[in-house]
Amino acid sequence: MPAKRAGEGLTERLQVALKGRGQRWTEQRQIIVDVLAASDGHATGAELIERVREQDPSATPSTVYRTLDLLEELGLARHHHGPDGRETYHLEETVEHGHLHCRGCGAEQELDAAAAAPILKAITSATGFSADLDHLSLQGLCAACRAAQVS
Amino acid sequence: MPAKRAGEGLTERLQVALKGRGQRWTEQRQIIVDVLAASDGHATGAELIERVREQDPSATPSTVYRTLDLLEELGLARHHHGPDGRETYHLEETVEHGHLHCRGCGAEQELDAAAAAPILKAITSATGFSADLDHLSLQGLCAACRAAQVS
DNA sequence: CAGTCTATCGCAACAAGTTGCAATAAGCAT
DNA sequence: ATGCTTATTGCAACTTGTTGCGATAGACTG
Repeated sequence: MPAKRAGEGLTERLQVALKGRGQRWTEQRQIIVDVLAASDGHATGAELIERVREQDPSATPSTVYRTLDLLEELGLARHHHGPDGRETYHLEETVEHGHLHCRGCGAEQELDAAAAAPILKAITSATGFSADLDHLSLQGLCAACRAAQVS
Repeated sequence: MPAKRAGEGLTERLQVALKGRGQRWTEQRQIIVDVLAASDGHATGAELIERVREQDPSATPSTVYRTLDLLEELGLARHHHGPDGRETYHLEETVEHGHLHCRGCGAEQELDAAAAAPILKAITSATGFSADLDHLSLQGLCAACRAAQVS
């Protein structure tokens, strides 16, 4: 099956946004956006590079990372850091969510906006800080591991 | 002035803990613990390596990182990832705290246990997840930047 | 359509961490 | 003290990500 194309509206939005900034729409950028759209959810930088290379072997890491930075500047993509500090990217289209990494079993849970709302509210009222859900990456023990660890 | 020595109790605790695991206490480990103790608060891996090298130029990155991992296993040190994904280490002795990075002004606030308590509670009740305060690193907008951004 | 301006690309070097392996040396037993 | 076992070290290679720079090529001008 051929590579999935990013939603038409998305590509158009990009083209317009870039032109407005005197920037250019290129084949490579199309590929990178497509790959990102196809790997909805999460993908590390290395994974993205690999997949982009499948479609265009001439692509280099610098190009991919620079494009990802650009997409973030335009507010179209986001990245956050996993518990090991490595980068994970996803399209902004994807529902905003946080991440919970269990240090016991290694599982990763997603945290949707509804579940996060009270947490963000607690953060704001405790600190005056308005946290970005999308960059929220917690580490701790999930309910199951916590139960298993009861002494 | 000579390098600060880590608290005596700390060194002793380490020696005992290591012996119990069939592991060894070495000069380099002493230096690394000292450096970590001297840079209370936070230090990146690269900074630590540099400072350790001042006292022992033969030290290599692998040794430093491996020792840091060991200290974490023993529960004596912790690391977390800054907003750029780079590592930051500190001794566990330091009061447990989280971090808030403001994406507006770049400021970094600390989040002490008291301020964090309601947040952690909110996380637990929303998700069943018991988060590690020490690994909590939020990004968002601080109160000042939020006020400045009101449209 | 040709020329110009400059954003983007590819390359190569660098920075931060990580890992496998051979050599060293710590700690124990004799 | 001497030797033995094996944890630790240093080295070198590798991974992930970043940056500077010359070359390419996209988009606009006339």
